[in-house]
Amino acid sequence: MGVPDDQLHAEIAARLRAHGLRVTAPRIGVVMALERTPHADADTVARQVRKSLGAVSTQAVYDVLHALTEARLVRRIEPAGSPARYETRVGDNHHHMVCRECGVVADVECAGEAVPCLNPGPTHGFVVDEAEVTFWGTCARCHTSESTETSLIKENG
Amino acid sequence: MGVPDDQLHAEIAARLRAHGLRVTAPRIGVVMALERTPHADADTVARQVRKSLGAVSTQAVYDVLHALTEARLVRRIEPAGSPARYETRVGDNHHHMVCRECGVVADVECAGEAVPCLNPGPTHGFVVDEAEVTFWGTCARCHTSESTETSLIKENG
DNA sequence: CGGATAATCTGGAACTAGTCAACTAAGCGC
DNA sequence: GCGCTTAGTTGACTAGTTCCAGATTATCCG
Repeated sequence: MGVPDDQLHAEIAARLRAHGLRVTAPRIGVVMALERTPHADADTVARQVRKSLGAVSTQAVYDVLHALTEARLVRRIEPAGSPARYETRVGDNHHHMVCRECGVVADVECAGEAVPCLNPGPTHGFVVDEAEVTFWGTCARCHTSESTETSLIKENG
Repeated sequence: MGVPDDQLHAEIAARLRAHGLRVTAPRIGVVMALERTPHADADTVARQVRKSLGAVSTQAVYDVLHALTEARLVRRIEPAGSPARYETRVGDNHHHMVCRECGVVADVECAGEAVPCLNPGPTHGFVVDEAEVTFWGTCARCHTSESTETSLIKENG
């Protein structure tokens, strides 16, 4: 929020290098877009990147997102019914709340202390390495406008 | 497993009627397919239905699945990276384990007692009505063949 | 600094899951 | 059985994403 662009730029470049990735304009752009707009989908990212860099191919965006995901620099989430979304918050096990009306995604700190959800009980031989929790419901905005009815056409990101 | 086809057939017909749905061959077929193959995707369902009924349009299958989901007769799950899957187990809050390798889905009883994960903490105004938990990992089969089958290079996690 | 090398990027085509719309066929209450 | 209403058929179409082949470009290493 308060970080100037070129400082962020340098910081991201360092992050890329730290993960063994080459530093390229699209990559910086993609990460910057995600820093600014968490939970953005590929298309939103592409548009944001183009706004700051000019022409960038869709494939480049997908490719970068894929590379970043592989490198664990971004995390890919895919709530049912919406295209894949990406976020730069990695390494902590936070979860997500998704609005059924408008699809907006919000982070939730794993309320419980010791990852209570990570123990699936009898695993039928599965080796579990991650527990993903998605809370479904209605966001404040939609919940309100639902009572008031009509209007709303989603603007939140 | 032990239930003969026409008994299942009748039982499903009753279930459909109980939910105010007309009884049609494709609908019976779809539910039967899901009883036999839980967590099947639309395509798998379509193929199974066609095997027993002959020609059934893809659209019909989607339509039926949609109707059944609406009527809460089946539940739709959508693990990231795979097409939508359906199951007839509804009404209990079990969760799923998904294999990263082969995509197979297994049911998990909600191990915890009082749905520990259902409390997202500060909800930012969200009204949560469902918590969906997905455990990601490697199924027994893939886990075994991974160690045995050598080759598989990737190791970094 | 100046290649050599391999990773990236481009543009377009293709593929999969799923939707829409207009029409026909079938279920079921009378 | 009759006919209203809901289902199913067909076929074109969209969104999201991936694949392919060739042009670019960042890094490595001397």
